[in-house]
Amino acid sequence: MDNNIHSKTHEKADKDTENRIFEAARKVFHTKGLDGARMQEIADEAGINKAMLHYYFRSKDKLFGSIFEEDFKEFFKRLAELISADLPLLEKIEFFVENYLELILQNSYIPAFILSEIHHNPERIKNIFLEKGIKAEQIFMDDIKTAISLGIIRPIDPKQLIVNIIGLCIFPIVAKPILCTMLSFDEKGYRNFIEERKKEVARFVINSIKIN
Amino acid sequence: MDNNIHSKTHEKADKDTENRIFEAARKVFHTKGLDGARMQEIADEAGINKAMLHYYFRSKDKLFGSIFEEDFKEFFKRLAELISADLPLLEKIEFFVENYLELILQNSYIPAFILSEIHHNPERIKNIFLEKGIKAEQIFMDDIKTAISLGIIRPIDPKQLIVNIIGLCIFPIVAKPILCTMLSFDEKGYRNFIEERKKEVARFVINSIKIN
DNA sequence: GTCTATACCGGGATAGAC
DNA sequence: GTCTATCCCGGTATAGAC
Repeated sequence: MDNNIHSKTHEKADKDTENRIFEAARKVFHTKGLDGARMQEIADEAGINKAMLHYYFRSKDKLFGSIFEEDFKEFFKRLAELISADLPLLEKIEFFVENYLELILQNSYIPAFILSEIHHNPERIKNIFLEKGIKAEQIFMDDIKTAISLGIIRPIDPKQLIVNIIGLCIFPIVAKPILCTMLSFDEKGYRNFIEERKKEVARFVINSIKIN
Repeated sequence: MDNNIHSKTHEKADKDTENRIFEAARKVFHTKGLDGARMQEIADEAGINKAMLHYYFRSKDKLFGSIFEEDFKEFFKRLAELISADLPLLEKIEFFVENYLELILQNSYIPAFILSEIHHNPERIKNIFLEKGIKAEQIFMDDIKTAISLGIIRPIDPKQLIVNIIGLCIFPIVAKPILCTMLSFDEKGYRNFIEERKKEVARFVINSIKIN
């Protein structure tokens, strides 16, 4: 029982340390990227030393991989939830845009992080997809096809429409520094701009595809 | 005169070597990023040795900076050219989308490169902007305002519209690996998808803003 | 201007005591 | 599980011969 207690205590400590490392690593990787991040910085951030990093995760790449995978899955899980809402297409688009924009605004480093690292190592993504098929977009595609055949929206390639909607949401978030410089936004102006986009993007899309 | 000839010869060799380094570095930085790139790899790619890199450019960061600045300026120069075309707004949008999409498709690493590095060092961008004001978007904004007041298009915040158009073009390029995985594109399917977008995006935008 | 050799440093990873 | 000390590799940068 002594053993039991100890092991429980240790388990708790383990989990705790592991989580601390995980969150510290996430923070550092998000801002510095895989190559830019330093194991020392992660250790400092977590309040432990470098050796522990290798004790819990075998290598820098493994640690990064775990975080990337979790972020990626979480991101698409949320996306899937929004996309699966039980609403008629046009309302669903409004619902999706508003919530998706807020989601990525609150977690703006994640899309930037994914886009940035994808480019350096495209394989990582394929593996995650292969391992756990993510087919939320199929639902959306079906909705679109139905709406077209019902004459609610004009004919349009569902893939193009989906890419349009997602691009309209993600681009202004990942390109924030450029937008702020080019359009002379301060932090408040930018926030305001995105706030207005929640309505504007839906209006823009629906205006383009709605019949009559 | 001997001197002259020699110096000319040297100048030419200099320029040549400098350019070789520049192009090699560009290639490596584009694929690996600032932190991921190795000076050795750049030297190999250029067919010279590491010491020469430091002879021509003092440090890795300086070398990177030169390339980033040139890419960035070139990219916005082209954008400015397209945006300044002397056409009525709706035709200009068609013209812009078709050519901009082709431009970034041909140089797809550049937007990805810029977005990725911006995130790690936002200051670099501000400095480039400060040094050389790039105000092409102002022309576009004026066009839009005029079209609205003439009743050609519905009222819309010009900034939102510009961000919409650019986002619709850039997103599918920088997110290529994700799109290919999610939408099951091979290289040819992807190329085809973008080709169709050249017409689709313009149609999508114009449909949304045109009056009657 | 170009090369070789080398100094120097920092980072990832491991060994071993506690 | 946690720490300290250390190995080792590879990268940036420089010195110096040609």
